[in-house]
Amino acid sequence: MTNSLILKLEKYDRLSDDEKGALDNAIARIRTVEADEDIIREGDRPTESSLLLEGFAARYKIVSNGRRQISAIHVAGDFIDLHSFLLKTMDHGVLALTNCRIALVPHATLERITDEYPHLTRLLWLNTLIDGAVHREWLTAMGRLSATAHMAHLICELYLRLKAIGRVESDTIQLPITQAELGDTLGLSTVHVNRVLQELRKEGLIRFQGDALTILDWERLKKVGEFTSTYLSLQNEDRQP
Amino acid sequence: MTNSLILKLEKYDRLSDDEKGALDNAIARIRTVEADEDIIREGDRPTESSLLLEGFAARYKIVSNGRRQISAIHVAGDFIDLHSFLLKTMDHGVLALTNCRIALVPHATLERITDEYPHLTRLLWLNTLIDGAVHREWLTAMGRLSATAHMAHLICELYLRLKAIGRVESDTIQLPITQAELGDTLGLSTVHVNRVLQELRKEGLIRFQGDALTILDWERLKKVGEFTSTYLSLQNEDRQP
DNA sequence: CGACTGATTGACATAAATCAACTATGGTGG
DNA sequence: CCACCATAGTTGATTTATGTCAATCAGTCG
Repeated sequence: MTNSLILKLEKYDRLSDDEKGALDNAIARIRTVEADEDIIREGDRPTESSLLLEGFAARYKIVSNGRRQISAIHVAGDFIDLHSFLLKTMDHGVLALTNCRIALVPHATLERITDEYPHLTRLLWLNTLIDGAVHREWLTAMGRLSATAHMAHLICELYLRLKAIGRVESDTIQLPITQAELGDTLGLSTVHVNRVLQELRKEGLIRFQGDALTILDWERLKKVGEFTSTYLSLQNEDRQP
Repeated sequence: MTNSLILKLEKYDRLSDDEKGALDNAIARIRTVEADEDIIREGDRPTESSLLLEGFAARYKIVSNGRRQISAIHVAGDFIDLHSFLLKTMDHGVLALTNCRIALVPHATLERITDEYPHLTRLLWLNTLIDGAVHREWLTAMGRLSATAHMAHLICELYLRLKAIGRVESDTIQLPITQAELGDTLGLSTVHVNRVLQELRKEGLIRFQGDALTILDWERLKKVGEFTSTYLSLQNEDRQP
């Protein structure tokens, strides 16, 4: 198995052999988590950071009356809680939406890397900055778009992120996320999620049966969701961290 | 004038003399921006990052029909766009809410620092991670709290952040932000912001006349806003980056 | 003194939540 | 093997929070 961490970071910039060497034994162990289990809980102070190898996971917070808000959805290849390396205490939990396979990178290793490999450090930092960019985009969609537009926006994002890791086949992604979880992501009720999805279906923008979500009209879906992909930093263009 | 960058980072962890030396000439120049002017525009590719020395600023995005969403409010001492060092292209604009004085740190200097001072680098990284934590908290408040609770939450946050930089006097902060801007922050209409503020006033939680906002009942305000301050990382507790 | 900008108010419209079924689906244990 | 049960999706009726529209008011600046 190629080291997923190397794959992940090479998306941002070329790595030297030396850097690759440093990453080669960064992964201390592999862990699996069942669907609907917590990967990390709010308040935890992990000593390792989790790189998601397989599956879907979501960061979430719970507010008083038990309502839940999902603040990020993670797919294979995402470094879920790299921020815990410096933030120390988790300000949110991470839930496995499906069965997950996770590679663990000890914080001690990350510290060694930051001590010795500045360029690699910048790439790791960049990784967390992209998370921040996604948060801002979600904030904007949540605050200023209609429920339907927000849903379209989320679908566009997930589609492109899954495409970037080769998980698109004939315009279709596997999205093993319930409507209740989508509601917690968009800040909507389950019932309204259902209606919004029906609207997108009726408009001929998507098909969504079981876990299979097919994009029927990408251009129009993007337009409805007011989606532009730049914030995802999917192409490593003219960046030399 | 003491170097504000040193002050800022010392909040997170002790700095060595060597590190302080490195920061001493990090600030290349000072810039002032008038209220309601853009400090940076979406799409810009700045070659310097902005440290806000004085004033209030807001990060924002515009969506189609001209509606605006503010994704962060910054106060004196905040490193507004440190992330542009690695993200390169601004995914949002930054607006001066008041007249602002800004210190500029060239990206080239940041690169040198990251090459030579790993501990300092981790502190800068941490600074951007806290921004991310605030984004997540806002996302939760936006998605799952009522307008009133959300407003209370924001007030609690701004109060504590201003307190941390010594800008609280007899439970009062100067908050030079219009109700329209508050609406863009919370994802509400101006009219509703007005009503929500009146409710908080009627409940005896705050006084808010002109720019002066006084906390009348901190405990109850926190409770209404479901506010806990941990995400702000205001006390450098047991963190040794 | 206008002419702004920002705050406030009231009447009304609407998006989304809530409540309460009901249906479909898949897994499991008797 | 199939009845049962749980989970997820769907629907309709109704309520509620918040938005919109349109004035009015208050302070401030030139």
